[in-house]
Amino acid sequence: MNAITLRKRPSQQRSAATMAAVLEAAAQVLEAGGLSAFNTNAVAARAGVSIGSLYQYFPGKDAVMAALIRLEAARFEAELATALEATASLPLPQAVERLVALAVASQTARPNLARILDLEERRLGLEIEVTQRSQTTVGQLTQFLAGRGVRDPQIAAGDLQNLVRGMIDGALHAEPNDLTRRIVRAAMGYLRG
Amino acid sequence: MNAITLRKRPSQQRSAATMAAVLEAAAQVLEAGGLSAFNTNAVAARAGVSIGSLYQYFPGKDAVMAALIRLEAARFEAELATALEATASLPLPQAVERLVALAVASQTARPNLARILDLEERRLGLEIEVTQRSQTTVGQLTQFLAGRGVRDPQIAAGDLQNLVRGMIDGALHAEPNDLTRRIVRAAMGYLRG
Amino acid sequence: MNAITLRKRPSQQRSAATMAAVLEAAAQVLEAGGLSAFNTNAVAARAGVSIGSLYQYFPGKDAVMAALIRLEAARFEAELATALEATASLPLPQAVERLVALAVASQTARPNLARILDLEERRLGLEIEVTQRSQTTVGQLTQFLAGRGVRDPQIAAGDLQNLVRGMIDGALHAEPNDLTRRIVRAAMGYLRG
Amino acid sequence: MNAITLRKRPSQQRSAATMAAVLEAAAQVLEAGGLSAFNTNAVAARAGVSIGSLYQYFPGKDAVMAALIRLEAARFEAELATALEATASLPLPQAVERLVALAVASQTARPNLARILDLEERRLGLEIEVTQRSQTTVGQLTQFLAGRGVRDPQIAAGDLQNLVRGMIDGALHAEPNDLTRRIVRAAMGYLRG
DNA sequence: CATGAATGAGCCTTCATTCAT
DNA sequence: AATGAATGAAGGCTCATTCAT
Repeated sequence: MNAITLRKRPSQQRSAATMAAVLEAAAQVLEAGGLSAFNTNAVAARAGVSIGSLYQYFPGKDAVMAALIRLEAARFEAELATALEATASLPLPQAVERLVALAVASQTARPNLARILDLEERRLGLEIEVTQRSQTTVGQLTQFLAGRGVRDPQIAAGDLQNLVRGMIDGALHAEPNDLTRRIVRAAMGYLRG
Repeated sequence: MNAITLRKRPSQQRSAATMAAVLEAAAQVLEAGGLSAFNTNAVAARAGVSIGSLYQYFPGKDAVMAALIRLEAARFEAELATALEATASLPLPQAVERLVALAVASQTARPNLARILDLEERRLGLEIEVTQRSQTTVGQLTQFLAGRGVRDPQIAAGDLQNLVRGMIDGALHAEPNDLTRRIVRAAMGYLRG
Repeated sequence: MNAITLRKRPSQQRSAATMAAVLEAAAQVLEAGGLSAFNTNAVAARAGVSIGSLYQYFPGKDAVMAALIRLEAARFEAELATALEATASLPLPQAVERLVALAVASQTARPNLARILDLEERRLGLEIEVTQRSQTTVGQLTQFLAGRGVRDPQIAAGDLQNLVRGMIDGALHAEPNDLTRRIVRAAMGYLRG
Repeated sequence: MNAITLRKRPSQQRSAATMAAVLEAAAQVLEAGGLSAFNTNAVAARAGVSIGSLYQYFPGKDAVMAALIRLEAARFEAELATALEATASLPLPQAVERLVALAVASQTARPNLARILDLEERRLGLEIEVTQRSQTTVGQLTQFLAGRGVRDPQIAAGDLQNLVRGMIDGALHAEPNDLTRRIVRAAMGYLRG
């Protein structure tokens, strides 16, 4: 079986702890060694878990990858939801700045990881799944933009996400100074059309 | 040796043809099957060349990757140079539109390839090499922007490149309609900042 | 990694059995087919073990070679220790004869193996390690000779070992008759100098 | 064809020069890098000859090896013949010393080469050929010993050759001081029985 | 359930040899 | 003859996955 879904719901506490350890180990391996270092033995070892246990919870390598992608997406969406609430009464430029700062902080923490997960998300065909779930980065942004009167809010949400991601990703190794402000400039320019 | 440079400069005609065939095959393999399908046997087979011949010219798998990255970069830079000349007398918005259209066309041709080469460029540590060469995408853009009176033209060039790349990359699978115009909006917004 | 040391100490019984099988197979392959037949696939196959298992214990081909060299050295040193005890009360000529007979028997069992291991010991840079360990062929001989009042016992021990090895090695295919006595003659001549 | 004999007699001068260059290159490669560095491409390159030319003169890799073995044997036999003449009127101990010194000098020049050629001589089954030719190291020694009244001169010649070779080979990296004298001691001891 | 030894397909790379030029 | 590009069998090694304990 080469499925991507989990083998079992983690019903017990120990199970959940093991799964979490595996996923954190996977993130560390990817951040430190890139895709080529990502193998089930290394992940299990770093998680302090036997390779057999890893396969108890994940049907295969790709399932670990997929679970990590979903976990990171969920984390970011939670942060985004919080930020959006705190943003409700701000004028658009300040609101955008806040959201951009959140994105910068998120990608800065583990830049390699973010890049790799993007690529793998596409390879595994998870984009649509992730994109279309109701509670989604794009979904949240779409509502935010619609509430501010932006036209074509869904397209705008996607474009802004891509614009932001691209600028962060590229600038992280080159000119991280003032990055948020540069991104806000582009984003506001886009929105004002 | 795990070097990344070529093993020999192709002196005879046959040599050059073999090398070109290998690189084109590498591009096709990456576009069609992704990173995981990229192996020296597959590349040699698709190139219609024996595995031994591949290793006559490339000291290893990564060297093929690096050569492909350099080739694609050179191609794009050549196209960019042409476009920049044709752009000399246009007002900024039209000039930007033209350049963006070029970038969109370039990435649209082989979207997976472009994404993978980006990632691999980082893994192989070629970004710096590519970025600092005088004949470089960023270098050309920097001069263009400086000529138009843009402040911090080097930073702006990098930001625009990343912005454009990110938006194209993300939109290609989702909303390719009108993409160039959307990107121009963001770019001009950034420039007017 | 191209290390020469073991990857893991065999903890379970199965592990130890696998390692032993690999080393015995390596000896057989070398004796039967020479250096050119010595490859990891052949060794694993003859050991009745998968190639993956071989690499669980040995980080590479050379590590198998090194382990075999150490094993054979340890075996011979154990035999030598026993013989030296049994020799304590004998006059020198008889003692020497006994030791020479031991060496002849040892090399006769697998003459090709002994020759190849000698060469490989040098290639892998193990001579020094082997020579300077306290429990060592040369070390034991040195003590034996010193106890018999021989001058420069360390040099003498080395010379005798080489003399004996050379004569056995060369004579095995030509004139094995009476070999021990011929060697004793040379050795006693050297000692009486 | 996997023959070991030469493909053609070097009739012209250039041919002979090419063959000599290949054999000298082979010796250098073996001395510097050992058996594992000995491959036809490396030998041809070091000889400054194309790989095609190498195969013009030698039917295969083993044939190069065999030719080198024969060449080195012939060299040593020539030196030995000269030394034996100069030795005719000397008393035995001085004669032996002279011959031993010759052997030491010969093996000292390229110790790794000598060792490897020994091993390869056996693998290729050349010992008998080399040993039984009338003009041979052992043959010359046999006559020398017979002339001095030694019993079983053929066996003694072989034993002495092996004894000497073993002692030199082993001592070269350890205690080369005074080596000739130590060997003479063993050899004279053997001869006096 | 947990463990980790074992498996073997698959990929990277070398090098002896051939042959078109 | 000389050249060196091309070939492909062979061998080193990894790692996803299974399964006996």
